[in-house]
Amino acid sequence: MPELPDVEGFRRVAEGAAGRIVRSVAVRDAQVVRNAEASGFDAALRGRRLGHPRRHGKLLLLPTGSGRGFPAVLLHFGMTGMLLRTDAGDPPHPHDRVVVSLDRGELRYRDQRKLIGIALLTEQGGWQAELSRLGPDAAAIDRDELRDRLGRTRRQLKAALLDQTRVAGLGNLTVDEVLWRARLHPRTATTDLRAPDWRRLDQRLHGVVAASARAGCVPPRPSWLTGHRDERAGRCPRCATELTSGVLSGRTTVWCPSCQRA
DNA sequence: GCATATGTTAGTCC
DNA sequence: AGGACTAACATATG
Repeated sequence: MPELPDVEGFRRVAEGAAGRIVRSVAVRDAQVVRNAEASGFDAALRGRRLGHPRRHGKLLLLPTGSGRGFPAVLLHFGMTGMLLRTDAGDPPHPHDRVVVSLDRGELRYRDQRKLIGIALLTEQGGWQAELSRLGPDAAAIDRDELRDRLGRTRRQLKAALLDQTRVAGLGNLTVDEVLWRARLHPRTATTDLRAPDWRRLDQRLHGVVAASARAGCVPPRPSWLTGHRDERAGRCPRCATELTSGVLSGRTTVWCPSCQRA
């Protein structure tokens, strides 16, 4: 599930918990903890007040306190993670890996596959180190920067857009949606794009990201490519041509062979 | 058993 | 060196 739009939805969930006091942290499955002793979360966070969450790409930071914001919890949701606010005592779910009990309700990190996980950050440097590995956030990047970060080396457009060190936050669904709307074939070489291509790419990227972030997911609407990618012989919502799918960059990729010429 | 899954990364072969 | 592809991670579903 989690690409930038989904994580933006989780950020709003966490924003709803800003100002609450952490009563306890239960790490139900230590496998999701990336960098600390599982018991370190409770020790570091108990009694602290949650601050305003920050998102960059697919990363979400939950700071504490009103000052520097640390210690903080860094969350990555892999393919199946989510963050939800529940009432205290709501029935546990088997995939609840970490439960943060608050003075009102709970915050739960739920993740079926446990592909990435969470980390405890005790100082600003930890967050800076994470950010240094990522490109600018896809929601905030401008056209010149997009072109600069993607167009310097020859790569398949799909692979370049998925590369989090180039631009952070775009996932498999978002990229296919953006390329379909910009009428660009996913295998197009980044060095072959011309000015109007970059302009369309930038416009469509921001359109898709903004609408998806508002929805908290890449919405599977009938008018979007994403609404048809799982159909057996889905058709392009623009021209009704049967959609093509293939594997590119190791990911299932769907495009319209008529609208998106190689 | 096989294929698939909205992510990331290490290894291999150009 | 850099790009493309594969396998692997852990788990569930069809």
